[in-house]
Amino acid sequence: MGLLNSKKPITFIIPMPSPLSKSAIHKILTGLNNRQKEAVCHTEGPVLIIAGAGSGKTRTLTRRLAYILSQNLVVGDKRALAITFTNKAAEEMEKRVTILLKDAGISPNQAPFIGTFHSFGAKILHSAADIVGRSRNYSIYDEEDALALIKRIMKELEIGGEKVTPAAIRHEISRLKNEIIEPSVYAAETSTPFEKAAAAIYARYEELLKEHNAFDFDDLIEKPVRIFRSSPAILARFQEEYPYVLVDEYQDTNVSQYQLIKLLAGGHQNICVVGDDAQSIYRWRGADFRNFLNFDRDWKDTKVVKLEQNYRSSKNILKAADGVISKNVLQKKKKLWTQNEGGSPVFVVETANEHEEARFVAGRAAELMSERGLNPKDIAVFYRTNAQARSLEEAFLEANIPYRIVGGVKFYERREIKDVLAYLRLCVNPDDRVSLERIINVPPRGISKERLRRLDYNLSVIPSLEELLDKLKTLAEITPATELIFHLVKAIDYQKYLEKEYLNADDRWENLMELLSLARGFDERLEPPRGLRAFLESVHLMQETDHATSEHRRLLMARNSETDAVSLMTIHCAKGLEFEVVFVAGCEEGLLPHARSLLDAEELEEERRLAYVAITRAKKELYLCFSRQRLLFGSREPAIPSQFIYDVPPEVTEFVAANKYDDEVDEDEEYIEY
DNA sequence: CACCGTCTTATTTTT
DNA sequence: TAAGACGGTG
Ligand SMILES: Nc1ncnc2c1ncn2[C@@H]1O[C@H](COP(=O)(O)OP(=O)(O)OP(=O)(O)O)[C@@H](O)[C@H]1O
Repeated sequence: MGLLNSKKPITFIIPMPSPLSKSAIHKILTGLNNRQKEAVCHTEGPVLIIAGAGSGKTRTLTRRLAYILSQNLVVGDKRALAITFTNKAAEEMEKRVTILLKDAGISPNQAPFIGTFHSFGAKILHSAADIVGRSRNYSIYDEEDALALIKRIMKELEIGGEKVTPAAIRHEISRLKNEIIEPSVYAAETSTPFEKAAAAIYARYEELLKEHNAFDFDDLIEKPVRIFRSSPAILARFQEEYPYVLVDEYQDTNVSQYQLIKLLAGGHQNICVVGDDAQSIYRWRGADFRNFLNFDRDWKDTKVVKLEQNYRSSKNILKAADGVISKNVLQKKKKLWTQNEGGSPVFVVETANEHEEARFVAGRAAELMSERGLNPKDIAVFYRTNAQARSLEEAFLEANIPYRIVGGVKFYERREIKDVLAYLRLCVNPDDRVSLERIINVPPRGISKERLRRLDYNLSVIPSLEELLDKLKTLAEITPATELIFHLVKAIDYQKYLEKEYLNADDRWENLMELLSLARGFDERLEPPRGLRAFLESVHLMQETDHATSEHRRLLMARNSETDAVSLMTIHCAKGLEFEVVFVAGCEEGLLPHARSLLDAEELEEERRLAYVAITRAKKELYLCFSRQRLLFGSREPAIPSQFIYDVPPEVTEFVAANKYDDEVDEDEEYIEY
């Protein structure tokens, strides 16, 4: 996201210099209340917008960005910076700002950088990777790559055991990077055997990443912070380049992100953050909403703006949300009111098992569409874990209702995609041994990973591969990515490999074709070696299933708006979105407060915030569903309703017993006891 | 070194 | 359930 619009102000070209007409500014400010306007126009100095769900935080931030651009505050080769939480949100903001400016008849001097922390970090590393011992051809390791590297190190160091699993180590390393603790510092303060093991692995891991000319995901933020700290000149350059900084969803920033912002905006102090501590749901990833609540301690003379009017939801939905969130101790209480009508009651739905639940959801969705004329895209179904998607998906298929699963298995994480990408990465970055290990036997070449390691990655025993890689490297310099992929796929006879290896070879081949069409977009804009590089980087930063980088926004936007479908996603994925009707599936103990959170009070509070986020996505109608039984990794387990359901004030709920589907509702059920 | 069967163990959540 | 780890065989 945003990575490419650095070279591509295209999105924002409106052929006309911009005299600042009053009406233009008026246009940018219409549809805002006074508090919101205040936040938009207070462009200089630190601003904190703290507000509950649906109060227009994102809208305000978007307008603020448009306003800053319209004021000609960003001139020369400077740019405004807007950090969003997901690529999807960046896409949305870019779209909105473009429209706002276009309507106001303004053409900004420079396109803003709108993207996630990670894409911004990658951008910094683009010009400063050498400070941390990488070249600009660096690879970005995803979770799987990082894990592969850790496994290798554990074998090498002969570390392992009961608690010392690769996943646990990975998590620990991630935590350390998020908190900007380097290996030596960590090593000095370890006590438990696990920590000692982690310290040794961490040190080696960093060493190897560097050797491989690679960064993992956490590095994309942690390393820039290190660079900023160690090189004032580079920091100054970036401070100057980005004189205005805006951050959305600030409550979910971790230490390294917080530090990055602190450094970046530390000079000019033109920093505006928005957030809601009640919606902080990424603690497990190192986020700490105290960063957010302490904002005005870190920044002198912060202007604090509180928004209290909710424009999204009905009164009943807000009451439900308030009932749930008010039980949290660790929070800043906020007022939230709405002029919207009371609306439908919040439906609490009981079903026999997850299939019945799914059938109920699909059935009701169909009704809403046929009887009330809702579009599929106005409806969303949320769940706590990805595993729950399956039964829902089956029901939607059966009912023949268009749906789409947002998130889930990411496009670029598919095997076939990763295989090809590994080859491509090797072309750009020959030191990338994780990629080499990955493709050494794709297709089978009779050399195991172990053997490759013993050979110290010397490929002379497989001249054919060596030749192929050399050829590809040469080609990469002069031919577009698309052609390179073509050549590769042919050379290794990948289609045949897929057919041999997988039952769904056709689907996988299709995915590859999709990858090709993604690559084509880059080829069209950039000359050979750069097109491939940009393509690789963007594909690794792009985490969503069906969203792409700015290169393909137009293409995908067209596709997305055509697919009018019910959205199925995890609650985490739903953050920041809104729908007319929301179903929350699996509101059960052990699932919505997830079993793993029950032991720890703070974790439980996070689950509650998760429930709050889910509830507050709904505009008009909300269904909280629970089943009596659920299939839990293999076996059928009895389930009881989520404690959060009991926190919804009874006067706004209506109980629906849907366990005997097609039958009439059982009004006499003992709903309060469940 | 590849293949196969068996066993295990994990399932939050994502950039 | 279902993917991965492990161990034994050819
Ligand atoms: N002043 C306003 N007048 C009318 N509608 C508004 C106003 N401000 C915001 N809205 C609408 O309210 C809804 C919520 O806005 P927005 O998504 O910006 O809120 P938010 O605070 O970011 O929400 P959340 O934190 O829950 O994601 C949107 O549909 C937006 O268009």
